[in-house]
Amino acid sequence: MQIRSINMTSNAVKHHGHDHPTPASPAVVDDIVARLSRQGYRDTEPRRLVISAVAAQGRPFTAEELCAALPCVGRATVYRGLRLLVETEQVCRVLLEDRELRYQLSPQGHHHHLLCGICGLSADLVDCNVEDILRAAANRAGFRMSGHWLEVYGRCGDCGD
Amino acid sequence: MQIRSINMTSNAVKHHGHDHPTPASPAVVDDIVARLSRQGYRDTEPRRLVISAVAAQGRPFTAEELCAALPCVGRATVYRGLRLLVETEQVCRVLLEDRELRYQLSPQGHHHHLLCGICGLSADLVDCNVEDILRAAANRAGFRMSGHWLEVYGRCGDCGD
DNA sequence: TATAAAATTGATACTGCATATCGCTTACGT
DNA sequence: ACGTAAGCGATATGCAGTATCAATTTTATA
Repeated sequence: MQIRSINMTSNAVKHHGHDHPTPASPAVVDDIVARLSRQGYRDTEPRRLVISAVAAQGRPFTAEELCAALPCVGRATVYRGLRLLVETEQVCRVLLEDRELRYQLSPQGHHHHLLCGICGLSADLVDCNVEDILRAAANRAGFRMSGHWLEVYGRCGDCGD
Repeated sequence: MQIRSINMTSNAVKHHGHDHPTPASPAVVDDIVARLSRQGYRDTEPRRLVISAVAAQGRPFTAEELCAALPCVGRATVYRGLRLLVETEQVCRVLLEDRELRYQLSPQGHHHHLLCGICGLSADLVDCNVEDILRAAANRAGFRMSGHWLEVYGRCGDCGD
């Protein structure tokens, strides 16, 4: 999977942008499996298949798409594997404008998504500089902020304007 | 329903904060029904019941809670009524941290929610001053932003810290 | 006020996504 | 190699929301 990492002014951006699944590099899969191992999760064939399929996706995918891509792995196993990856923060959830839930490999740490409504491309906004503004706004309303959820919708460069 | 409107520095805040449903004022219901009429939707008894129940909620509620509060109205009708109110932007969706979908009477125009994870209280952030920041960040990533979804989670003043 | 067309209702069936169950299999520390 | 606990997967179940469709109600018009 090709990943472009572009740093501009104050936002690091990583694109998830291939139309079709690309073979996942074994290194990526091994890496994820290793992290799971360290947390006590076993290294199993079906789990590797799920991870590999996840890593092969070029853009945010649905759980059902993953099931379809893995006809040899049981539905329940796919869902469990996906849930595990989300829980261990190696995969993140992406909420589309129509509230469809999708997933994608997650960069380290807190980030948000720029989502193209035309082609489905996703770019990660790694630097979240709205946090302070939100915290201040929350304080003014008598709230203590503990977290936030943000998705940004629009059109990517390729899909024009 | 009692609504406190507090303006602080740069954010207008409106709290949705009663523990239990309060009788909806007929004026509010009439107002909503009138707006629907203007758009060609009929003034029916079940629809008024749904609107009344919505307006009586003190904090974000689920569709199922609304159904439970309206045993005399069919499930489908409750869901349809709620959908209609969302489509006409008189009710807005609220997404909790666990992704549970709730609803509440919507203030006019674009806004976000401050949500207390303890008591479920919701406050509306009517001024959204993150928009420009997000648009700029989107531009730097080659995107043209068309919209965004934001929820802020934390604890309200009453629930302490 | 009567009438008819169209919107609305509600009981029910259905869909889609996700999880629970549970007997069988596999991984892995000993 | 063995035993145990994790993991698997076929299937059942749960649940939220929508589709269906005959019956009812609203509203425009006569």
